[in-house]
Amino acid sequence: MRTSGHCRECATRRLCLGAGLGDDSLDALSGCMTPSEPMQRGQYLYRAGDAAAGCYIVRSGAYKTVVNDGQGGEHVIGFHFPGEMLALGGQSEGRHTDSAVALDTSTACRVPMERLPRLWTLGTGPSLLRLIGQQDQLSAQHQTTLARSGAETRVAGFLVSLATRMERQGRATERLPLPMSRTDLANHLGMTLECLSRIFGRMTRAGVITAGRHHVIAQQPERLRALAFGTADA
Amino acid sequence: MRTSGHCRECATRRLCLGAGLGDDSLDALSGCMTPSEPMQRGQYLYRAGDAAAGCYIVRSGAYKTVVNDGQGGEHVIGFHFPGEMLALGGQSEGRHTDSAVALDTSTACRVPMERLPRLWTLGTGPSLLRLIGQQDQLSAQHQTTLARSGAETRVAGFLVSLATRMERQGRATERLPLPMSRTDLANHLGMTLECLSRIFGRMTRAGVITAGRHHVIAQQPERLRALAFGTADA
DNA sequence: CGCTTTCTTGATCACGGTCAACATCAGTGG
DNA sequence: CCACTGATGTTGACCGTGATCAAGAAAGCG
Repeated sequence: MRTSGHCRECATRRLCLGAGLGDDSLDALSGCMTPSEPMQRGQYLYRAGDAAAGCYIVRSGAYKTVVNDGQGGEHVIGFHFPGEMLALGGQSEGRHTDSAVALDTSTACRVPMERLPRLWTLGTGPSLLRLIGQQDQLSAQHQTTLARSGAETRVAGFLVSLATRMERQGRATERLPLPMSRTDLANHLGMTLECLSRIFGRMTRAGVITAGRHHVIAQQPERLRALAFGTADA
Repeated sequence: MRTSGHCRECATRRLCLGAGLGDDSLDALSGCMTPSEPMQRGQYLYRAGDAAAGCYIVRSGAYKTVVNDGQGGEHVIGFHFPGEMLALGGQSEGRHTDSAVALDTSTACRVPMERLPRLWTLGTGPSLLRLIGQQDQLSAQHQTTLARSGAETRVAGFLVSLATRMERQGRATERLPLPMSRTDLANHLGMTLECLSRIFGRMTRAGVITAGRHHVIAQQPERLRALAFGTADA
C-alpha cells in the first residue's frame, strides 16, 4: 500500500526537478522518479558500499548522511531536508561512499542516472543543475563553518544556514527543526556533545535562542547572525 | 597566440570528459570546451559574483577556490588539480559564489552548461557524473578531515588525500606538490599557520615526511596513514 | 514504575590560538 | 654578484577554549 508517488500531489514539487513544470511534464517526470515507501527513524535509504542506483531527492522528513572516518568512528557529513539531493558522491565509482539514514518518518525519490537524458528533454536540466549546485554550495558553506574557530561561532553558523534552508522551503525561519540527536549534531559540527550542550545553554541564557530537544527557536535572529559572523559583541 | 586547445593533444584528456573517447569524439568534444589562456600565479579564473558561464575543468597547474567568510576574512575551500572540476556551486543561482585563483602557471577548460545535452550525445555523460561525484566525495572527505580533532591528524589526513589524488593523475604518491602558501593551506585546514608549521616540523623530525616549501615527500606513507586515521602510535 | 538512553552541568588539563622575535627566501637595484 | 628589503615561513612563551572524565537530571519505553 504505497502512498501515491505522483509528482502532481507532491508537496515538494516546486523545490525538486518539477520546478516550473506544467501538469503534463509533471506526469512525465513521475515516470522518471522512483518514490520510496515511508521510512522510519533509523532506517537506511542506502548504505556505503551499495551499488549506486542513482541519486535521491528528499520528499518529506529528513535524512543524515554518514561516512566511516577510518578509525571505527562515524562522521556525519550532512543533514538533508525536502528538496535537497543525496548520493552524488556515489556516482563517481558506481558505489555509494556514504550511508543515508532517516531521522524521522521520511520519503525520498530515487532518480536513476540513466534517465538523465530523458529528464533533460522534459526541461528539468536547469533544475538538476540548480540542485547539484545547491549541494555543492551547502557543502562549501559547511566547510567554512567547520574551519572557523570558536565553537559558538560554528553552532551559530549552522543555525543561520539552517534558517536559510528553511526559507528556501517556504517555512518559518524562526523555528528551526533539529530532528537529529545532539550527538549527531555535535559530530557534524566537529565538537563534543558536552560542548554543544553548553553552547545551547549559554545562548538560551543570553536570550538569543530557545533550545528544545528537537527544535530551536531563534528569538533574536540578528544576534544569532552576529555570533555566526564573528563581528559579534551584542 | 593561444596554445593549441585541442583535446587530442591534451595531457589531461584521460581524466577529463574525454575519458574513453576515440579521436573522432575527441574532436567533437573540443568543440564544446573553451580552453583558457595560460594563467599566471595569482590570476583569477572567475570571481564570486560573476555571472556563471559554465563550469571548469583544470587542464594544467593548480587552482584554489576561496569564499568570503562573512567577516572580511577569506576561507580556502579547496585546491584543484588537473582533471578536477570547479564552479559547480555557481550553477545554482547563475552567479559564482566562490572565486578561483591560479596557484601556478595554469590552464582550465570552460564547459558551457548549455552544451550539456550535446556532450551527452558524445558519450561523455558517465564521465561528467564521475567528475561531479568526485568533487562531492572530495568535499565530504575534507569535511571529515576538518571535523576530526587534533591538528596533526588533519594535516596527515590532507596529505593522504592529496596522495590519492596524485595517484588518480598517474603521478607519484610520495612527492606531494604544495603549490599553495602555508597561509592558504593552514586556512584550508582550519588552523593557524604557526600550528601548521610546527606540525610539519614535528613530522619531519619524526622522519615521516620531508617538508619543502612547495612540496612534501612522504618518507613513510604507512606512518602517515596511521597519523591520519588516529590508530597512530608508531 | 523501573530501566535505558539522551541530555545537561561541573572540574581538570592539554592542545592550539595568540603575540612576538627570528630566520629564510625572492626579487630589485646598486 | 652582493646588499637591501619585504614577504613568507619557523620557533618560542603564555594563556584561553574546548576535550575529557565524571556525576546527575530528564525524557523515552517496556
